[in-house]
Amino acid sequence: METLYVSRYEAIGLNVTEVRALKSADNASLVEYLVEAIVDGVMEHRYAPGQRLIATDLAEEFNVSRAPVREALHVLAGEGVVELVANRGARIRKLTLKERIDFLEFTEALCMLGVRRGTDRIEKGDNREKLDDTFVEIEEAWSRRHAGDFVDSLYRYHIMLNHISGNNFVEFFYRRPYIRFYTIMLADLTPGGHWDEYISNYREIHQIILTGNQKKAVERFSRHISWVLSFMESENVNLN
Amino acid sequence: METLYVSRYEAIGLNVTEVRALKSADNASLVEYLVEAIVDGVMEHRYAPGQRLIATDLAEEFNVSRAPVREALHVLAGEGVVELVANRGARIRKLTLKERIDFLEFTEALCMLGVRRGTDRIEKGDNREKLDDTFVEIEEAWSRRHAGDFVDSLYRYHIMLNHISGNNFVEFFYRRPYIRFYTIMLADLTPGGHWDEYISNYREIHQIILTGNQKKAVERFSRHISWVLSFMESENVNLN
DNA sequence: TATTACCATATTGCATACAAAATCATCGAC
DNA sequence: GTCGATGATTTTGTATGCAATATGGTAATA
Repeated sequence: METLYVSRYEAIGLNVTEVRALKSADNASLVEYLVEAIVDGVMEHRYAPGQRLIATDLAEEFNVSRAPVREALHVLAGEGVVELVANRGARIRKLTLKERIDFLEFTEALCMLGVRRGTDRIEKGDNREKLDDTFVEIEEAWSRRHAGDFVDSLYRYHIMLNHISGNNFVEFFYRRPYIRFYTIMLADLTPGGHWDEYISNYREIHQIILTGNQKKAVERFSRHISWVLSFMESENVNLN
Repeated sequence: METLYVSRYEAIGLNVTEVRALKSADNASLVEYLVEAIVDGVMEHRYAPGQRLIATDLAEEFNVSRAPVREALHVLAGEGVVELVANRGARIRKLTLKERIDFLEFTEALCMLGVRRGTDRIEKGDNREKLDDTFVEIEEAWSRRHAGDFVDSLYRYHIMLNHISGNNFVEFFYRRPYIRFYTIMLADLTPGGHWDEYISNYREIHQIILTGNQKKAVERFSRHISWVLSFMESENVNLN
């Protein structure tokens, strides 16, 4: 039964084992594979923001026909990762500074839910250990001053916190391609010395979460958000 | 130049004028049109949750080929409005009670950002009047006990608040098909007498927002979220 | 030189074609 | 009657084809 899929997948250069793994993993179709591949391409800076994506070329690159490529491009357009204009094809979206700042505000606001619910459940299972491990990765990336890894580990911290909180929608949301896309674009924000205060805030908040004191955690995170909003506001002055 | 599109659109029964309006409005392709049409179908309860969507049938219904239908279905699958399993086609997604509750938590948490930022900007332009008008619609729908209209007006209140707050990402997010889809599904929640307290909370919060007192608004909304979480928690006991 | 008109080429949008896979009804064994 | 096998039918996934449209370059004009 599995082997029947091979004919469709080997066109893109996957061998039988890989195809089986792919299929059993998530029942992925070529389209899902292409969506992943294109997003990965952006993550790895192989496709630059603003760059045009030509269906024919992608089809050739992945050794498939234009049909699944077009379907994938439509998915990504719905996601806001590419911009799709009728009869003019697709481009990787270019995010303005304003868009990236708005997104940062958005995720910070969302993280509050994780803080609220997460503190309630931090005692259960190995939640405390898992969350703490992820925070270590943040600290580690920060000590290396690696913007990409820093943003990435923060992203995983948020996911972990919301996973602990037990709200599946938040997790579903965080894993969407456009969230990954927006998140990676935050790495270019580099708002100078502000990150110093940013991570110091998170360090405090993380410690409070570990104690399981919801009231204190919410209060501290609320102050953090106010701070984010205020410095964003000032940062924003000289921009569109 | 415009007329050249006609041949593509008249297949789905649109006349030249309609096509021109459509095109000039948002440069929509057939796919975008189909996405809208299918989402509308769900909103109008023509397609029920769990119902299978057969590409061939949809193509016939809209008088187009399967290619754009499939592209639209992939967009909707990415959105989480339909469920797409390889070789098994698409179904309108069925949301569990848990999923709907998680979503409600999610939007409430998000609304906090609007409350925070909105109070800052409530004085500008005709923000106060527009927000108040939307709240009147909530009250009106509530007085008629019309679940659909109630949820819909609440949705528009959230959008309005976030529009005032000036965060474009939140607005972009709220207008996504899957958010509309999830929101409409909230109408079936009908958590008994709880809505009474829910709207009474919002009435208070709305009044505080109008005064522009950010600190008080945030504090009051924070209490509201705690209340939502707590009653959700108890409501949740006997369910998956 | 700068600007426009024009044509060749590239690319898109949608339709169609066909093999692979799932679904469904029928039948037979128990 | 229930269960499982078998084959016809339906439906999917992808490839290909073709007309509509955009793009880019060249030549003609001012």
